[in-house]
Amino acid sequence: MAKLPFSFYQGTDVNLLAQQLLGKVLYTRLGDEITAGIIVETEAYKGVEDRASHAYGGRLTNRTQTMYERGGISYVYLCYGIHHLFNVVTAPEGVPHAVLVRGLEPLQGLELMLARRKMLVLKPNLTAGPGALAMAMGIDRSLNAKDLLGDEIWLEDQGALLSEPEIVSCPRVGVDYAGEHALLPWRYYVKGNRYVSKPNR
DNA sequence: GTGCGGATGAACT
DNA sequence: GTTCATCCGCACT
Repeated sequence: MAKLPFSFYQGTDVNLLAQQLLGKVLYTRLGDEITAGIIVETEAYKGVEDRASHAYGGRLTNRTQTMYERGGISYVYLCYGIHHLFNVVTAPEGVPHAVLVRGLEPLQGLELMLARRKMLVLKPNLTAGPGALAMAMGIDRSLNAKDLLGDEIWLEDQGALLSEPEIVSCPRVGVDYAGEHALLPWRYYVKGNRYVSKPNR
């Protein structure tokens, strides 16, 4: 096991963190059920100054509280009343930066993922897209604010798992309401990977 | 207490 | 391309 160290999550350059998370491995262990996937798509949300962020303008509520805690924990919330979205909280306590994980390449526990998604055969949409991958990994709000160095949900560096991990950046998805901030190229993904949601943007 | 809308995905035409 | 499922969080009264 080579879990990402506490220090990895303390940087304040959330865009750099978002790129560095590509190729890392996300694990969940729920009871005896272990699943894992390689991160291939992320988006950076830059705290108080980012209109697309829940913490824009310093907003502090029961939900956004998690983002203000020190880096190295999870931030999981419900979107559209249906989908759970998983984020990695970064930066020191008081700085609400987070990275949304939008795409995973399955690595371990494929049968479990298929069962959780009620799918019979492997298709890229098993884990392409933030709501889809959360369901496949068994992530819901009970995994909010968990220590990412714990044994329920964590990240590892297993070296170069992707061939030619060319990184592409482009505007973020679904944040049109954020005005000019919607145009910032703060989405990052591995070029050509099948588990990237909406590849042509 | 009430009302509105969302960092989506799937199933349609 | 369009529609809809489905419900919590947030702002406001």
